[in-house]
Amino acid sequence: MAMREVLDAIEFATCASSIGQVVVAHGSQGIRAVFIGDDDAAVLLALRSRFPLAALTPDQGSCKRVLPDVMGLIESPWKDFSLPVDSCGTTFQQQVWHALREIPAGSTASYTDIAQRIGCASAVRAVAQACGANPLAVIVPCHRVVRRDGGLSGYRWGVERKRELLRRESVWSSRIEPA
DNA sequence: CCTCAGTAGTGCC
DNA sequence: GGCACTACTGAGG
Repeated sequence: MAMREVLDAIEFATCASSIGQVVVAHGSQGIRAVFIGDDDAAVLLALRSRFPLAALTPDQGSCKRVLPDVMGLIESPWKDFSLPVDSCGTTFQQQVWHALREIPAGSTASYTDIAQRIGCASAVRAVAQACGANPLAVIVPCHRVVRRDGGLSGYRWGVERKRELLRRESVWSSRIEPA
C-alpha cells in the first residue's frame, strides 16, 4: 500500500469544470484520484497531500485519454463510467466505496443505509469517515450520501458542490421519470 | 434550539 | 497498544 504509493508513478492534469477546478491523477492501473477545488493551487495541494511520497509528474498521455470521460461525468453525473480506477484503501473503505457506486443517480442514501448494506450496521460514523476519504470524486458518488434527517452533512470538496451535484441529478431524474 | 453518549475505523504517537 | 479525531444518530433538555 504505502510501497505502491512510493513506487507507482502518477501522472496528473487539471481542467476547469462548471463546479470548479478538477485534477485527475492516473497511475499504472487506472485513475487514482479525482479532486475538485477552487483553483489549480488548491487541487494540486490536495493531490500532493494525498500522495506525499509518490512521483507526481505532469500528464504524459494517460490523463488526456480519460479526461473527456471524467469531465463528462462531472457535467452529467448520471452517466455510466467504466474506465479502470485504482483507488487504494482499507478493506472497509473499499466496501463502502463499492456500496456507494450502487446508489442510482437521482436518489440518495443515508450513512446508516450504507452501514447496513455492508453489514456493519453500527459503524455509521466510520462509514461517514470512509466517504470523506473517497479519492474518486463523482466516480464514486459519495455526494449521494446524506444525513438520515435529510441534511446534506459534509462534502470534502465543499457542501455547495454536493448540493449542486444532487440538484442536477434530481432535475435529470425527474425529467426521465416523471412522477 | 442544544448537548450527550454510543459507536467503530483510521491515523499518529 | 493507546488516543483523539470524525461528512452520524437518537434521546433528552
